[in-house]
Amino acid sequence: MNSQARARLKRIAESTVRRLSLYLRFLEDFEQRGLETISSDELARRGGTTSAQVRKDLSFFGSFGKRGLGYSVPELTTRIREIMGLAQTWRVIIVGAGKIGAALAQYGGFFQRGFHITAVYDNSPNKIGKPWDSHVIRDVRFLERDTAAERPDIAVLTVPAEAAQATLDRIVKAGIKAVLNFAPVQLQAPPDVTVRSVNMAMELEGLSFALINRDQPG
Amino acid sequence: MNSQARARLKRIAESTVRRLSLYLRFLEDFEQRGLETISSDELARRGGTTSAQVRKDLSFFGSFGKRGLGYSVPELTTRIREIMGLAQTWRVIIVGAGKIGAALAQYGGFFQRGFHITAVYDNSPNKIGKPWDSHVIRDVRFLERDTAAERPDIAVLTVPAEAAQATLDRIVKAGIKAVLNFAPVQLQAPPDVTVRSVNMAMELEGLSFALINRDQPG
DNA sequence: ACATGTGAACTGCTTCACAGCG
DNA sequence: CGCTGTGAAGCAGTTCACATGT
Repeated sequence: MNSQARARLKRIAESTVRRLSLYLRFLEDFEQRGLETISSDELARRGGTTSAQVRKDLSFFGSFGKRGLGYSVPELTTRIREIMGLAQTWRVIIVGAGKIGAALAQYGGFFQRGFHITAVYDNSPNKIGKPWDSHVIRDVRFLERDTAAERPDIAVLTVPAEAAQATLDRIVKAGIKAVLNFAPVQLQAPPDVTVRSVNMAMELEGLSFALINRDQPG
Repeated sequence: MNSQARARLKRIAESTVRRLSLYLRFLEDFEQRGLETISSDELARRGGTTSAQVRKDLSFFGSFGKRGLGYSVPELTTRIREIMGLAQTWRVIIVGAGKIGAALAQYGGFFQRGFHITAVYDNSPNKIGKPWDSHVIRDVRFLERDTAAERPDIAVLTVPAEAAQATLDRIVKAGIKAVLNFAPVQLQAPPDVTVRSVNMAMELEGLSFALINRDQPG
């Protein structure tokens, strides 16, 4: 049974997908260091999980290992890339050419693995037409027109909070099915559009909660 | 039973904590609009969850509502702030004065709610001594000395991936118990230190997975 | 002998449904 | 009567443990 067929059998948990990302990162590290095989136990140790978890995660997509031996590093790398959709290149647009967008573009080889920025938009006359990381910032008015022609796959939303929902609505209407949101608001989107949010304020609040709920000495 | 005592009874799920953050954001919005009371149903609708989930989340910390009526907006806001540890101010240091750190500081009133930046560090001679958002960038050599004196509560780690683990080790050794990591690596920390990671590459990969696993037409 | 692959058991989060109370 | 608060039921994700294959 091939991995794509298997994947469609049952909904894959988000936690599984996150761990696959993690394993992939380790595998690339191992690959670079010339390692030939790797065990579920080793992957687990690095990822802070258990070997059973690693094997279960992979089992949703097929059987990639050799009993008594482990997994071939290059093979498993390739398989996970395929599973995650990283064997192809995705066209990404950035909407909102502020500081976050800028940080993004230079973030640790961020857009290496199959993500290619095809356009950057803003609505500020001060920014439109200016160069931006080998692109020229476009007027966001042209979002719909450009999208029809260039068919980007993913939109990264880095506009101010107040504008986020309205901008998302336009992105959705234009037919883009995946959005990475950096605005600190909860967005509403139809079920066929996947929205992932990175909300730094929420992460900090999680730390705050952890700090006051640690077991005080005494 | 007061909320802090109750909270310590049982470990609170991370998902619950995330939703509390979300509810708080909605409550602040309602408060600003002058609303007096709010039902679990309304909070659920805005947060994309169910009213039972909202009530269960709150029930871990006490009973804050009035039957037949709902929750007092100002009261519930205050209670959640207390629960989350946002009634106090946390001292935050930023380690790594690159683009991400800069984006962070201006990110939608990011450091309003109880988070106060007390120092910014870098190791680059080009940056040390330069002004940075009402601070002067300090030499990271002084991290330990400063921490002993100024006792920051949270460290935001925005150094390059290669330096992240070593820098975290220093932060941990200096006695800081909460870290928000932006480097795209899996970090190892002792169990009494809470590390939350924001990994944008991983989020993008999640979108990639969602895109190739959508039910194709035909 | 050793590490995978996987049903079965378990744990814990979510949803249900209704008693309790304003 | 309406909405909360909460045991109980349901479900999903994790862990266990062992049969399986090399």
